[in-house]
Amino acid sequence: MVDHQARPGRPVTSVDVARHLGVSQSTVSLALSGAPRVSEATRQRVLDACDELGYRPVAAGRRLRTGRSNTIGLFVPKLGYEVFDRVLHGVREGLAAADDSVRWSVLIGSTDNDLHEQAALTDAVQAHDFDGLILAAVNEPDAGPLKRFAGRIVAIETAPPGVPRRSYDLDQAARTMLDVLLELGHRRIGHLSALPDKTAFAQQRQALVTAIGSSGTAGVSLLEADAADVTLEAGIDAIAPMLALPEAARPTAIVCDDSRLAAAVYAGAADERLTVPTDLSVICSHLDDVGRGIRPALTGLYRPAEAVGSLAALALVDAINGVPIDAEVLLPCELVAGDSVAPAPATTAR
Amino acid sequence: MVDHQARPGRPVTSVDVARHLGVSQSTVSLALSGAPRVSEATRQRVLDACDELGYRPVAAGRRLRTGRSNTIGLFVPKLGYEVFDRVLHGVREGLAAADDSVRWSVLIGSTDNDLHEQAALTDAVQAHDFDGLILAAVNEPDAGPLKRFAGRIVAIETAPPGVPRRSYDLDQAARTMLDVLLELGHRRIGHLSALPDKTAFAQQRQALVTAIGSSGTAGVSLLEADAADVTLEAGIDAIAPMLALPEAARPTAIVCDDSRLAAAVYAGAADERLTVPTDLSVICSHLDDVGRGIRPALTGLYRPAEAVGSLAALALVDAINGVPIDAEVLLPCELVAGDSVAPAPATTAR
DNA sequence: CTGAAAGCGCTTACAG
DNA sequence: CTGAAAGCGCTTACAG
Repeated sequence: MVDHQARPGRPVTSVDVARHLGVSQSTVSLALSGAPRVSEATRQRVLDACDELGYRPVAAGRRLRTGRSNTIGLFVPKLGYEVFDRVLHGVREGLAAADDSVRWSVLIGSTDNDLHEQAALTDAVQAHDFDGLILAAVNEPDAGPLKRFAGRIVAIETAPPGVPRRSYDLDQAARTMLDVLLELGHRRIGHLSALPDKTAFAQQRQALVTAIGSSGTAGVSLLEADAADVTLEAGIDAIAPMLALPEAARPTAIVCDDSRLAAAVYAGAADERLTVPTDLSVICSHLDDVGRGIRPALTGLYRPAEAVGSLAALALVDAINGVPIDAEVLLPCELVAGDSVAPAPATTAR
Repeated sequence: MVDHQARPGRPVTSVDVARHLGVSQSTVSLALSGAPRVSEATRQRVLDACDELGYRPVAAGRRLRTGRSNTIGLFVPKLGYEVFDRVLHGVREGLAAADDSVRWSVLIGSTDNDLHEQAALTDAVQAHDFDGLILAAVNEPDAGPLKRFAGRIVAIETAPPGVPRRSYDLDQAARTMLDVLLELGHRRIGHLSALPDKTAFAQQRQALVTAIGSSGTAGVSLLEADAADVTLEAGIDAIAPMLALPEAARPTAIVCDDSRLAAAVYAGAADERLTVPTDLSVICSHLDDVGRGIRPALTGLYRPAEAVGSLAALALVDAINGVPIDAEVLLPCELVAGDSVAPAPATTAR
């Protein structure tokens, strides 16, 4: 008797529910919002009728009226990285903890890390009325499509000018890795990064250079290699020439900016019959599930992704509510000791 | 002079643009939609004014009027898996290829693979008026919140009853893996899976049992182990007891339902001083970046995720447009030969 | 070629 | 405690 499968053309609306019960449409709306003015009996009848008719509020109606969607957008350059899942968990926690009485939901947009990055972001932002945006490692978004979000954006990792930021302390990460290597006697250090035009990677490169400059240790040389993509395959291609260098020129340790790149160094080392860590130390600035899967256990830094996500969410809710927020908060990364670093071969040889 | 930072309370609307130009609001709207009735000169003035004032259409307005958001939701149980990134790419391709003249955008929802799965899905679906939904490996969604999407859902991997499905042929995958192992003389086979209550994994378990039953080879024994989560750590915990069995009872080969679990078997084998593949063969039903990173190179099946995503998107667009679609299409997985399988030790020993 | 107007489904003052 | 009405910003017939 009741049509559960409302045809797409005409959804069940609050007017349908009202008519079904012989009450006014406003009563239905107020009952659902839990307003105190409607009697408990009426509220119950309304809830039952909604159930029976399969009523679901059309979000666009509320959005248009209130100007709020109670949804925030989390934009990432690519799905498939553990770190973004951890960020999302943090964001959810932050949203739940926000003293704000709204039940937020999060929708994710992937900018796809390619030429269409801008288009993907723009489309998704256009198509949906987010109350605010969190950009995680999204490369330098052009202000255009984001203009309407001025004051309602928080960025993680890279931030466009003027956008508040909650991120990892990459300088501390670089110093930590360098200290480990210098302590073990490494002086010829390789650096395998990727996507040189991406700000997120450019930052790490800069951090390592800075760390070397301010280390106070002389005679440290840095060899750079950039993978065309953040994949095992591209990493192997990029690191192979460096590992094929004669022993006297070859780095004794490689700093990797992604776990996939560390796996690539392991594979490349095996190809050259080099043993990790005795012939070659490997350290990674960004440990994740890929890095945890390889053996010997990878030494590296673990990002406080949940905490950063949570801080970003709390800041965003404040920003949305007009509460002033700090421009930048950086959280330190934790060193996880594995078995992928050892004293530099030259040092032990003498 | 122009206020680019529209305060959140009051966005720039088409009325503002119209007023600015001294034209009607409908002219602005029609100019933007590219209707032929507005003159080229007027259209240009409108576009310039929109730029100048920073006008961005409020999506809720259009949605309310047209009933369409031109957005589809892709729901996944968890971020951080390469396969979902590949599915997303396929979905985008399919959407672009749909003969449909609408510029679709995709927003992703993560159901978070936990107790709140349902809540997360519901929230996101409620908060946004998607025109349709693709559910990728989302566990048995209760029909409740999804009712309004009847006829506008396509599922990947697991599908609730009555929901059309585009997926991987897991039976073919199980048969292929089993054939490889039987051919090499393996008869005691272990199976490392995870999350036994998740349909996506239950399917793979069933497929393997079926494949053994119909293989025509007698004397095949199957030992099951289930990890509490799809992580290296949980995998090691789950497989350790099996690998600690006396040699006569220990499986000579392990089938893994995820690359993280295969990495766990590698780690567990190393703990027991077992060499892969001479002492223990490992094969994986789902190769991804984690699996590609470990050595010896993992033998396993590669899912046609892009193709499945694309089929799902095309089917969904048809469904949205009222075109009838097939209930189920399954695509075969490709066997990728690595170095992780070898003849069963017992066979070579005699 | 352009304008005035209706209406999508909500929330929320405003009357009773 | 409840109803009638306005209005959020769009798109799209309907007039001119």
